[in-house]
Amino acid sequence: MSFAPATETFQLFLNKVQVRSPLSAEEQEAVLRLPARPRQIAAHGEIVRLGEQVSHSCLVASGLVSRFSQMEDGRRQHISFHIAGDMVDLYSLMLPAAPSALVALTATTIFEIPHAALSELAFRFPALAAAFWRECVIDGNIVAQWLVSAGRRDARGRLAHLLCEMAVRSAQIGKYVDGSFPFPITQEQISDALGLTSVHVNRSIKALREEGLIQTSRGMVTILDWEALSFAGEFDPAYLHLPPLPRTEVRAVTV
Amino acid sequence: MSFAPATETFQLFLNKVQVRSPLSAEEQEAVLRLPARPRQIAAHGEIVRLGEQVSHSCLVASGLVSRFSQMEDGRRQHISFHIAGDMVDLYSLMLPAAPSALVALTATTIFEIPHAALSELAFRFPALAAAFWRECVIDGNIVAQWLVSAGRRDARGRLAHLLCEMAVRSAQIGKYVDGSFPFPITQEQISDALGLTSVHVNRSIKALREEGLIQTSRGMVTILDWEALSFAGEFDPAYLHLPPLPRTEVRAVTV
DNA sequence: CGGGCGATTGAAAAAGATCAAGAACGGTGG
DNA sequence: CCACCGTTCTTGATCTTTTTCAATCGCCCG
Repeated sequence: MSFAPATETFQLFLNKVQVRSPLSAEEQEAVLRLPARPRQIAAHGEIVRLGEQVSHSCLVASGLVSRFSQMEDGRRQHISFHIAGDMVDLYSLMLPAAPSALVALTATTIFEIPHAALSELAFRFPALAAAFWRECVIDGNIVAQWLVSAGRRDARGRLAHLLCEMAVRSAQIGKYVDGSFPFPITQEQISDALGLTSVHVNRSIKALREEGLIQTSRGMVTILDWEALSFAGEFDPAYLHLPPLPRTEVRAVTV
Repeated sequence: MSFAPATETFQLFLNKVQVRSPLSAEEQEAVLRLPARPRQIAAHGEIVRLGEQVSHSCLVASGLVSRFSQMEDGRRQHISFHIAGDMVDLYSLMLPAAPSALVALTATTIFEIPHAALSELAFRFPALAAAFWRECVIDGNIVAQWLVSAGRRDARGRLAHLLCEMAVRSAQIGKYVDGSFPFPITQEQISDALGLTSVHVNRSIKALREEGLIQTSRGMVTILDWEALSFAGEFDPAYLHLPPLPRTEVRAVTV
């Protein structure tokens, strides 16, 4: 098996960062030249253990990564999901003792970027320091929205909101096509993200499906009615600081 | 009415920051000299409206401030609580369009610190930039813990966890004495923080009281059994990055 | 003293959890 | 290509937690 070249992944990361923090050509260059060690993790494999002292941040090349907390009885709460181009634990630069664990939800490839290299960049280019800091703040915003979901939305609303979020983020890396995006995740994992049980998630998915809002098959989610779905989740994409979802004007021109 | 001098409040902020990020004498000095405009807000008064473009961060001098989100039907979800010495929206330095609103839960005094001054400090002293960035990350950690509560703890556990958190944070500013700390908040506001209804919060408080874990009166909470309370909330203070709670060895030496 | 907000309590309803079983799916080895 | 295995999905029935609705109480403040 071959690895996607790190450059492609860095470019995804850079694209996203630049939506929020414009960078000079030199700064972009510097990011692209960051050292990166590839690593593959099987589905359900732990990437970082709770409390572990890390000396690198993880950039997702492919797959799906989650940051999570675990209760004493083993129940989990996922705190955020990360797709290709996401620097999962950029915050670890400021807090090397992992405050939460990282797990691969599906088979995943990441690049490990040494903290030393990131710090050096942040020191050399104040604009990069600000950009990284800003990324951390936005990641925090996303967690805050998950809190709003868990605290104040019912099961259907939580699910709708999550799907909208992942759709917009997938779109940003070009993975949202004709209303469909990859979301290869078990219902059990979704339940641990939404603070529900897998049974109830199953029923909520069924509800959205029967209402004609979404469709699912083999790790792909298709949003059939964006208006209705974002309404159901009271989804306002502003907190993501990303470009809006491309309109899927015409579905299926080819018969 | 007179304002507490800003210096005292800055000192509280500095104390907390330095637990996590050691600063040189010069850096400390620079923080203490930051410009600060006092402002008083009545209970329930809005400090920052959603989406408002802000050009300063808010340092709490006294009272209780919350960051929150609001649903379309008016229901609220508090995202974090802030006490004296907390820079509530330090993140706004990186994201000036407020992603969530700020409200005073009780009568509150804050100091407004211009972003320009904060940025200038961050630029002049890389250690301060790192310290501020780290504060943002830790604030994010606290939100993540609230998410864990909302997602995976029952009402009693959520309440216990919140009280433990506020106790440790109060202790850090010297407001936790003999197991008691100020927490002048309505049950309605607590319910909006925990993702519950005020009725259910009332019943959960009653439960903790009847179990002999806590005691409440006139805006003060007394923790009668720290062991049991932190067990009930599965509270692990590590995420706060603060000194541990001082042991209240002897209660009531004076009869 | 009166008013209003916040606390408290009871009863009934709803959302979600739990328990249990069977079906579908995806990959593996023969 | 097929049979098999473990995982994930799906569904029903029942139980628990939390919400909702409504009424009363108490207390602080003007």
